[in-house]
Amino acid sequence: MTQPSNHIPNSSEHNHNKCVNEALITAERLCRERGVQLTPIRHKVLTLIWDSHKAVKAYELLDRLRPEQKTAKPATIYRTLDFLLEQGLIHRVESLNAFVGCHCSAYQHEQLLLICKYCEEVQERSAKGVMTALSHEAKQADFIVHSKAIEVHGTCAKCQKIQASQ
Amino acid sequence: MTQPSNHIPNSSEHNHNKCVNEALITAERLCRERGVQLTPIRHKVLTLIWDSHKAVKAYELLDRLRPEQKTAKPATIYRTLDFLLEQGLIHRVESLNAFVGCHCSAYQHEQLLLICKYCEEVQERSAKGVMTALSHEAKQADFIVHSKAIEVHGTCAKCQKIQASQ
DNA sequence: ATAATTAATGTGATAATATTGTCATTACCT
DNA sequence: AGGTAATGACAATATTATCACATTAATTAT
Repeated sequence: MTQPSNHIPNSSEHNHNKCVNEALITAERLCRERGVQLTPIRHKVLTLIWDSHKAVKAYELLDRLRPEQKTAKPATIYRTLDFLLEQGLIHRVESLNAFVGCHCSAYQHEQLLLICKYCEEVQERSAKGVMTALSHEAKQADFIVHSKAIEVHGTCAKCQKIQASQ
Repeated sequence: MTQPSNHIPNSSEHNHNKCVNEALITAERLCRERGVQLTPIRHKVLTLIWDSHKAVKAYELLDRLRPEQKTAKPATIYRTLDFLLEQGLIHRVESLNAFVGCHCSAYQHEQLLLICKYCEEVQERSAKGVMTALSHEAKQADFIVHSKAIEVHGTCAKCQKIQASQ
């Protein structure tokens, strides 16, 4: 198996169906391997999150889950999100209070998120250089790292082009 | 004036009164220079935020403001926080929905926040290496950066020592 | 197989965080 | 005096998140 490349949702060759299928197949495999249950609700929510590369909010998911899960309540969603986060199948975007599918769940790569303020799509980058620099900085501060949230807001390549052409 | 050093709230020589005074004097000067008003409420809220190096929540501030500002409402706090954020006098800690004083308001340094999960104190680091790596990564992705939130959760030096001695 | 255990979900209530809006009043600036 | 900025005094509402307890489903042990 090859290492994951940085994912560019907007690249012209991006086939979203393939993208989603791969993510779900990987999720299914990982859950099987780990002996945890990717139950129907969890599977459905993961699918809803993968519906686009935009970060999606909890209550937005709730609304979209309800048509086929009439009993869904906030707790339903938050529990499901907790599970998906624990399994590394999604990222929480702290600066948006929102969630986005993770491409790299099979790997331990820590990710950097590039968040476009126009199209709202979130791009993951493995960003080894950033992580190395960050580890170095933490070490200097004698700080033991447990988790990182590295979120960059700005304008993605696609939206730059759109703006340039207007 | 010298460049700001990375601030280590837990270092043994840390004198918090001095720390707060410096921050407030800097804030007063900056507001004067910029022609904006550090009104009594804004000054008070900034003082409350600087009360510790922990990130503090909006409604916590509201409770602490009320004894001497009976009329304070959520809008009061959020307006004030907006002002302090705009002026770069505080940071918003995205991953905690909370706020912390900024040491570097006089400089344009972008900061990295080290957040201890035990004592909850937040340490700022200017982290040039991280920022350089991040700019490089963004450039590679053809992404224009507007703002960054770099938040690292873990165990600070002081809490490591406490844990080791138990 | 069945009982016991653990995991997941249903359900209702509530807490915590944040935004918006209006209009009157007060403070500050020129 | 007139204009702008800030606050008071409401209020209302939106958004995000948690908790407790009952019930159901899945897994494990006997």
